[in-house]
Amino acid sequence: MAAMKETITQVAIDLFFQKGYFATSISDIARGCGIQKASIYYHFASKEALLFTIMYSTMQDLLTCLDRYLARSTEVAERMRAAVRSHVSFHLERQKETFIASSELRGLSPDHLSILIEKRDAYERIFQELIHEGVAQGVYAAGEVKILSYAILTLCTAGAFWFRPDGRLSVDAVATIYENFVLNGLTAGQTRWSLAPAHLNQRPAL
Amino acid sequence: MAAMKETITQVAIDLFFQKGYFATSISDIARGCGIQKASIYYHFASKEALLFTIMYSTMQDLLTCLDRYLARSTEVAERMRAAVRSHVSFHLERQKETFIASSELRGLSPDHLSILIEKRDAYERIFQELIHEGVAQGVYAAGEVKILSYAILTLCTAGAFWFRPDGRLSVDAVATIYENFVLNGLTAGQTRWSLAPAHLNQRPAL
DNA sequence: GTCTATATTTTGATAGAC
DNA sequence: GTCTATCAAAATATAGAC
Repeated sequence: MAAMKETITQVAIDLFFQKGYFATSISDIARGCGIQKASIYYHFASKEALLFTIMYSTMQDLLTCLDRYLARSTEVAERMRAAVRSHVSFHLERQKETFIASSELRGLSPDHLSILIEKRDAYERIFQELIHEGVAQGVYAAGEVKILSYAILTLCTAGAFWFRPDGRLSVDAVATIYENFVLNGLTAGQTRWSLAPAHLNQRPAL
Repeated sequence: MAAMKETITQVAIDLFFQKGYFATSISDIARGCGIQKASIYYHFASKEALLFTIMYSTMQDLLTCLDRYLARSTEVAERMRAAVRSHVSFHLERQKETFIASSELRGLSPDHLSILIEKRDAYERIFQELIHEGVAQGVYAAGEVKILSYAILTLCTAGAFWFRPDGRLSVDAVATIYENFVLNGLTAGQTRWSLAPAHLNQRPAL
């Protein structure tokens, strides 16, 4: 890819993350690149096209990342763990892009939006199938598969909202905490202990 | 409060939720109210003041709601359960406002922003103290208190992003699922079972 | 590929009549 | 309290020189 096109993309990612898509102007981006705003239009047809490019390639990479993690195992609990780790670590490592991808959908044109939604749904379906499989095998308690998948995904996605790359905790440390939080939440199921069937009530006495 | 001021607020909430703060113009809001845009400025000093009013009163109500829920119990596990339920149900019941409050902070002036941040931190601290207390009493496994509090709060906050009031599940149903997901995640702690101390490893055989 | 210059719209906000 | 009229600034995007 041409050097300037890449520069524009990176500057846009920084600004969209910092100020938001609508609050960022083409002038802002041009200033960040050290060029005139008209020059942006040589590389991108519109501001919206620039946003779409960023969001689409992020989504693409997210799917590729998940596929790689999942290829490592065939056992459902391990696959779920791998899926969660893939999701969390990708969101923390590429915080700016994933933040944009999950918060600026309203900036897209209808056509571009539906392309993204389609990809996002395919991604979510992988998690939902993992939960379903786990429930079928008795690894997880039965429950609202979609709600749980949203819970898992939004929980981890939200990591991109507060995570500080220069903070006390590494990506790996946070990923591990989340991984276990999610896996425990899933395994224990969603019944309140005191109301659950007896065989689910054997909690370790702490 | 004067009727029109309330109308403007409600229309603004609808539009900010639907299109976002920056993508919504004063003209849009005026059109929704059936008045001229200049009339908005009789009720609010600026567009930003309107945003702040919405966010501040939402935050205020959120704190009041939590206080009421917490007043019901003194036992730490019950208090945490109540806190999660308060947080989730408030976010689902007042979806639009909480969505705005958690996604449009960048629209505020520095002064207004710091007021909101202060309130948000106070709110988060209540959860962190509950976790801390639970850990001290041995109810929860020791862990990263702040990370866990963020996990709990952002998980539930994210509910406001996908929840459909006219959907299959009621606020109560979702609140219960989340409540148990979070409580289990906390109780089980954040150590991987296979690596955890033996007394934490007695999982119910499913 | 990047520039200068500009067209066109729209924005948030104000002034002053009623 | 709401209106009409208007300001000044900023937005996205285009045309055409170099």
